Amino acid sequence: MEGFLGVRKGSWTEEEDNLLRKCVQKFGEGRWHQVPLRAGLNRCRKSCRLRWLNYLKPSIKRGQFTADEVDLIIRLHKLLGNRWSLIAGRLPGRTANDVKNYWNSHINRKVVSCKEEVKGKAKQITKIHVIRPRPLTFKKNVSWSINPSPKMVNIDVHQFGDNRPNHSVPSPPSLEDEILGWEDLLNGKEVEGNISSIIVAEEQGPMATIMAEEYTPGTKMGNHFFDGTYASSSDFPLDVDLWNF
DNA sequence: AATTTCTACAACCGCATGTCA
DNA sequence: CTGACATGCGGTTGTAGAAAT
Repeated sequence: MEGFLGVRKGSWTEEEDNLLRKCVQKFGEGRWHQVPLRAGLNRCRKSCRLRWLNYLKPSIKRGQFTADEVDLIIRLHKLLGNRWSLIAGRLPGRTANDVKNYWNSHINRKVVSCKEEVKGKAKQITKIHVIRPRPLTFKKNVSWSINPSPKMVNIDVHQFGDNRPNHSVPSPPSLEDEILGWEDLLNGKEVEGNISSIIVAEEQGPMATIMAEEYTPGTKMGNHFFDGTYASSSDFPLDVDLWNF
């Protein structure tokens, strides 16, 4: 299996793995453009990097995800959306690819089936109006976007009539706003409108809770809107107690 | 036993971002 | 400031093995 210019593609052989392992052990991680040459591999740098990061790296934990890990993934996904590398960063030994694959093949499927269940049940009980916050992304030239703290945008909850936060003019969050937002989050506070859906969903297990809240990257906390966007992993507040999220 | 369908996961691809000359 | 290059990320595809028919 050889691609353009004779670069090998497809599954890695034991021999290739050994060459790559030895190369990284000798020269260290990084400088991936030099790895194929140094290791004597007929692979592209991307392929080498991916193989190391997702498979060969000694710190990688293999095997089934534990219940705790799954729970954490669900919570982090609720908070961050499809930011797999950030999520994986909170799960020692797990790679972004692992988490993404697990999400797509396990959790996402359950979510979809649960969603249908909840839909059916909701019809019998009462119509639930779920407010769906939307993720916000701001242009790089918005001055306060360089602030390394989580981005919060004040939202007038009364303007949620059309289910869309009015955020046409993003304003920089004050420190107090940010603190309040996180406190709300940690205290499990939800704005009215979401509460009913959560109560109904709670009766159907944690997965249903997730379902009722809808999987959107944006999460509203109190009267704050958290857009789930961080510039890098270092922007993610590590001291957040996700277990209370 | 043979074939088809499903599942899990490895790998690829394209794009965004960062770095440096 | 800008362009070239390296790196990293997320979405998607490919494929081997398991399960179902």
